[in-house]
Amino acid sequence: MTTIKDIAKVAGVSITTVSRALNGYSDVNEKTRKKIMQVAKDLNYSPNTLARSLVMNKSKTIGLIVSGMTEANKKDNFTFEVLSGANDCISERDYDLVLFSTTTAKQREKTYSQLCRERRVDGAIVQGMKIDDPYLKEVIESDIPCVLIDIPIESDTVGYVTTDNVLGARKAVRHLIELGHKNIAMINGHNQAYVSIKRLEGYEKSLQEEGFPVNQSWILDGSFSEEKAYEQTLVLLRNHPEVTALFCASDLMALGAIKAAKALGMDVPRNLSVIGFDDILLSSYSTPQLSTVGQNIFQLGYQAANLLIDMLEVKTKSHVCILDTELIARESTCKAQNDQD
Amino acid sequence: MTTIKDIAKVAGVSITTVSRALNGYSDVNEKTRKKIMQVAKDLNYSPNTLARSLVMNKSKTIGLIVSGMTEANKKDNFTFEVLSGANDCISERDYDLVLFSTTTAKQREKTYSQLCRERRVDGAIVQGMKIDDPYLKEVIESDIPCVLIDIPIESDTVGYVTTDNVLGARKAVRHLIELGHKNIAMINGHNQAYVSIKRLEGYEKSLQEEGFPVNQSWILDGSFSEEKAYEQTLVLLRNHPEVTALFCASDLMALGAIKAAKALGMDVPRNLSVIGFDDILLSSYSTPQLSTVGQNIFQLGYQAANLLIDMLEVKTKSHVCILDTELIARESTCKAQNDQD
DNA sequence: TTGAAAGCGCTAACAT
DNA sequence: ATGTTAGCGCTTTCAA
Repeated sequence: MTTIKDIAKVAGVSITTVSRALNGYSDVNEKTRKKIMQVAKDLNYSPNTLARSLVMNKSKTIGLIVSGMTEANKKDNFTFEVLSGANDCISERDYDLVLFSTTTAKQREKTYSQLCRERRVDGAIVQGMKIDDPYLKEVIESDIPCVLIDIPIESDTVGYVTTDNVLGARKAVRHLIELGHKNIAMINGHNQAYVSIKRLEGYEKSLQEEGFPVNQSWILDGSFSEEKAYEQTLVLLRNHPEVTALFCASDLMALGAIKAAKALGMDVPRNLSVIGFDDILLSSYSTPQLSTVGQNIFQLGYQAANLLIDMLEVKTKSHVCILDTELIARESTCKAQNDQD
Repeated sequence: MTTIKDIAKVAGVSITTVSRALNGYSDVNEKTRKKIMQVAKDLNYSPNTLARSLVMNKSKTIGLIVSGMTEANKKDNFTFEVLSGANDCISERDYDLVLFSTTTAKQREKTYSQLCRERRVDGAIVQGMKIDDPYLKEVIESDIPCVLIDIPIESDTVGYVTTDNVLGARKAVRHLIELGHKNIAMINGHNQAYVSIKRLEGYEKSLQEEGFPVNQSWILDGSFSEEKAYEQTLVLLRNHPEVTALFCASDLMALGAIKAAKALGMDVPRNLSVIGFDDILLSSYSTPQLSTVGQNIFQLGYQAANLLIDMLEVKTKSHVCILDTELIARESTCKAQNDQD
């Protein structure tokens, strides 16, 4: 493997000059530069980033730390979208992406900062972590620049990217209200997720705004799981036949809810309007097609990377980025059937 | 950041001893080792893998080279499954995964071996490449150990992992034949993919085996695209009403084909049986649920990584791994309606 | 404009 | 069982 030493020898200059020429420094004679470039090409030279990183003390590498990659996550494609987005930005800005996937078990073996320091990543993006995750404390305590996805923690070295979940939830609920629904229930995700808390907040606010009471027995925990949502919806629909509309904190749960309604012989949307959150791929392929609040998960990843690299290169204004949502009305919601009229 | 030098100073030994102790060499006194371990812990030491890699001339890093990550690939989740599988194996075997996503444009800027050599990856997994891709030549010429996914090239340093596509296709066609179909058409992927060639081969073989003629006008190119398959199916169905069953080389194309049949007022499976290939997530959520030939894409990635690391660590027997498929009969195929009876 | 020399953190002969 | 020394490939003072 060719090194700058080899080039120096062939070109008849010192390694310093080669280094300077190759890195585009101005203080090198145009003629020698040409010569060096040519020799480098002839010798099929590739720089050794390991050596460079070692001496410069930065690796131009971003770690993407993903928690629980092997689980149900595949159904919503969330992780992959984030990864794609992050990867796009990272390669645009001439960094590399190394992937660390962790599990709760793994976190006991090796701490977050060990992970990052060993591989000498310049910074990290953290996705899929629950708010009670052991890594989270470390992230904050460590001095490694880090951007969290969907966890609102900010400090000198940590920022975050998330969607405006309160507003998103409000769009969903307002949509149902505009369709004439008054008895609107909610299937939420587990409460170790920040987004659950926010989506619930949006739900409650919207109802209060209209003077509708917030009925706690209409709010169930679907844990972001299709199956759990199925079961919970079954319970809900049996005990509360007055409910005509359902807001689910994720599309996957909405899909489960629709299955439950069907199992009870109900028609969606005629007997029950269902709206989800995310706009995953399945939503537009299911029957009926799912109405939902779309969030741009690719952008979540892209902006996370962008923010992080800004932080690394000290182009920093803010450490926070909030993305918008978009109401997508498809087939699973319709006007309330007004029996009283 | 703590280095072994710091540890040496505090522990009152030489850096060599520290290195040896930390790496579990036997020729170090148990007492000094204990001491060193303790100091390392106290100082919150993390080894610098950059430095280690530089001197050992291997990085314990695998490059995953993905082509065209931003495209339609999201719908079938193929890339993500491969990535998950590879990542699982790689972290089990104590390597790290760095992701390179390339496009045809990017390949002009930086060659495959440049990419690998710069980052000093020990080996590479290549996914999503077409058989006329410029990288492919480089992969073969380069001496960097490499495993290809779905491209059957083998040499001293390159191996491959793929599914038994001929047999898979035969399972699909045989399934249709067993249901009594005689006029079985095929929507294939583009022919820059090895898998297309193999699936076509399986299709033709199965027909010939039964003494059915292979009708070239029943074989169309859907380019692995849902939309293209939609269009092609429209053409096929209009021109060849005698066709009662359709084998698609991917589920996504099968979904497009079903849409086309519906658009022509046909019922699937009553008027047309459709079977796909892959068993993507959408297949079990669509209406009707798609019959298909399932391949284990996660395993494709996992085995690729496994094979590569075997090659790196010279535990090599073979450089090839062929995975099996599984027929999954769901709702989109049924018995042929025998008008003649 | 160029070169000599030091050093990034680590491993690995080769002594002792 | 431990230490001395050299060197991996590169960047960066400092001098010339």
